[in-house]
Amino acid sequence: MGKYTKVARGALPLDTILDGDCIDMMNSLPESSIDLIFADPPYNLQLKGDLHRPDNSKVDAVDDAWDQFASFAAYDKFTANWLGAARRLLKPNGAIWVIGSYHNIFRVGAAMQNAGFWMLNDVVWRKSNPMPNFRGKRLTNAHETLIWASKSEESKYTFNYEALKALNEGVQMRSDWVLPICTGHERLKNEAGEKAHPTQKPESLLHRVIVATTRPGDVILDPFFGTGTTGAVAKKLGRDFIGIEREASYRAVAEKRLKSVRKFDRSSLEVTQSKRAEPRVPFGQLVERGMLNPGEELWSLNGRHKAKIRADGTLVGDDVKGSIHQVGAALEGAPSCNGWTYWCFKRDGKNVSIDVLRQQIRAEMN
Amino acid sequence: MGKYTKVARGALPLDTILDGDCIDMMNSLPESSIDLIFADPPYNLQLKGDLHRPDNSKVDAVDDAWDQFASFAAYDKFTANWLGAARRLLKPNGAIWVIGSYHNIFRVGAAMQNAGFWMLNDVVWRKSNPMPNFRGKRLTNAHETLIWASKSEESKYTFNYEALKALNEGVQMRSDWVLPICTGHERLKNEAGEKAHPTQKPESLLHRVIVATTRPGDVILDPFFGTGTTGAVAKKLGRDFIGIEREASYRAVAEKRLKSVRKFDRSSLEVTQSKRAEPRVPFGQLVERGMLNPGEELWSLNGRHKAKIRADGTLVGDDVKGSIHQVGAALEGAPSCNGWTYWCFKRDGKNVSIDVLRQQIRAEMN
DNA sequence: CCTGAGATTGAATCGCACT
DNA sequence: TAGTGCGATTCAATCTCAG
Repeated sequence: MGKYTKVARGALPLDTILDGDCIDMMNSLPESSIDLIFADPPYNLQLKGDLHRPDNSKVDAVDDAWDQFASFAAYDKFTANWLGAARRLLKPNGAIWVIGSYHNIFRVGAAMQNAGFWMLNDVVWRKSNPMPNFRGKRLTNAHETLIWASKSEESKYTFNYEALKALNEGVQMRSDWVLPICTGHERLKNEAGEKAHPTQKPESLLHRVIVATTRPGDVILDPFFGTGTTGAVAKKLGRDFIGIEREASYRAVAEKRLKSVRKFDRSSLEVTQSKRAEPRVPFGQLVERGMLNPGEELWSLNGRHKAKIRADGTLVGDDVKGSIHQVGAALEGAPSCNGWTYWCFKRDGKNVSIDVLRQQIRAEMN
Repeated sequence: MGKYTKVARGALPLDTILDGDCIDMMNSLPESSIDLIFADPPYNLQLKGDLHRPDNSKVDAVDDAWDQFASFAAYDKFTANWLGAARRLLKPNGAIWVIGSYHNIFRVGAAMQNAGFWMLNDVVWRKSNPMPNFRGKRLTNAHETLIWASKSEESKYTFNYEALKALNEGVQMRSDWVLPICTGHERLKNEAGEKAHPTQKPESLLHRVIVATTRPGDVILDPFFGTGTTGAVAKKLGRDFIGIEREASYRAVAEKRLKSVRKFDRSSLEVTQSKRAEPRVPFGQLVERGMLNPGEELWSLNGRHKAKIRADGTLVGDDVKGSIHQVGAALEGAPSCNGWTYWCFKRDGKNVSIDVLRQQIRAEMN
């Protein structure tokens, strides 16, 4: 956890939408208080109007090159500012997701690295039903890019590896995600029947992000809340959210949406756990409990090596003594070895993995 | 075309590999003389210790000196320099492709915009056979990103829309390309039988780039030539190339390779023709997409068993957790079970097979 | 010659708790 | 806080070799 003062959850405006500029509002929240940030920043900023040269002369609209550079500079400044405010809010082990397209994601990604975020993956959202390129002058723009980064290189970020592997039918999740765009009933409309927000993200995308990189009860901040997809999925999945949105019309749609969202029942939010989360069992305990006896021999999985058990739970092999892991590694000439899956004992003439005994002990512990 | 003096092709060192630093060599070539640049610059990977596979074999890391930079600032300076030299060489209607990973592509993309290039698409190379994430700490890094940009916003760039549509079985080519990495016979070896270059790109990738954005007779420059994939495909497709490579060992391999290449060789075409297998749909996607909800119950076809859906797409039954297939098999006491045909959900009082939902998704994907 | 089992390999920013 | 030791972790494709 490190040496930071934990912020009481009561000090946070949980499960509400804050009204105001995202940088001001973020600066008003306590530092090191947020587990995850999801950000979908704008890139069609109309910044050209109020731009001035360093000598304070007005920008000449005819000067395209300068105009473009000034526009990039303004966008970069905006990006550095909100990323800085966001990073301050994150707990030491917190993380951030940012989504964008080729218009802005390269500038945003570079700014993230400059701000000290540590990139974990870039993820491609491959749209299964993108808008075609009508003029046939370019490739169909069929994807958007997300960047997943931790607060710093040292962060012990949350990643529910086994849950994502389960979501993907047993093979590890890749960095390219095929998901449909937001359409149909999910696409929110305003009173006039028009779409309420131009770039509403699908809940499926947020579902995967939140299942992958948060735990139930975590606090998720979305500084560009829009119509509240992040909040809706967070609530369904038993996480808390904080939204920031300065457009009243978007806030209104989001408030209404969030009222009708129900949390899934708690047991269904539990997710496939990794073995790392299970309690540690010392091998010596098997000997103490008489499941294996001093003097008994263990055989390697491949049958090529054997070692004898000693009373203190260490093994003795050819010229090697030590733990089940150390002896296994030494005999195989490997940098490391999981002794639990490497060693077998004989029962009724058959080889049985010692891991079976560990599982017995773990089962008793429940 | 604009008001630039055409350079005689005779002034260019066509179909040769120049020996030297890419920036120096580019500065020695005449301006506005190149139709297309393909660049695969160093990625600036920052690898710490060794990485071993679960079977304890060691991963052969990209630890070459040419990939090492002291800081982001040093990398940015290098990037701005070579991009500036490259842009000077392009004809007014010329274009550039740059490939990279999340380690460098955001910095490169921002530098391209700053240099005045005009982004046309970012393209995702989705690897059909990427290296897995061995420690289970992140998503499988299964793609790389290419940026396609013209020299300026005004450029009338080349895009062979119909040719790409034909390559893609009659539908518009998208911005995500599924292609295998370079292995097997295509992967060049040195005398010792080791791979000649740590990051050789597949010819199928260059084939698509060159067919899409050049015409026969165009001049293609590759400032990071390596073992010459760009040159080989250019030659096959009747384009001229100029390579720049400072490592003598790579040049030697490339020279030999290029000697054996014949124009109009169709072999690189074959890889790009992908068979359209029925796409695999993970059950978890039905949950992510809200077709089924966490906490909802599924019933077995025979009505004897039920199980509850969790947020990661696994099921929980009586004392069993796992995939739809695993839980089905366990409840039936069977060695295996096709969960797709075994499980039903309730809609309007009736039992509906979950396979109906899978078919909906598959229909959307076509 | 074919077949199947086993080995090899790929642009990778790939622990963590406890003392 | 730095050092130590447990023990978790892989997918697709190609190549080799035995039978």
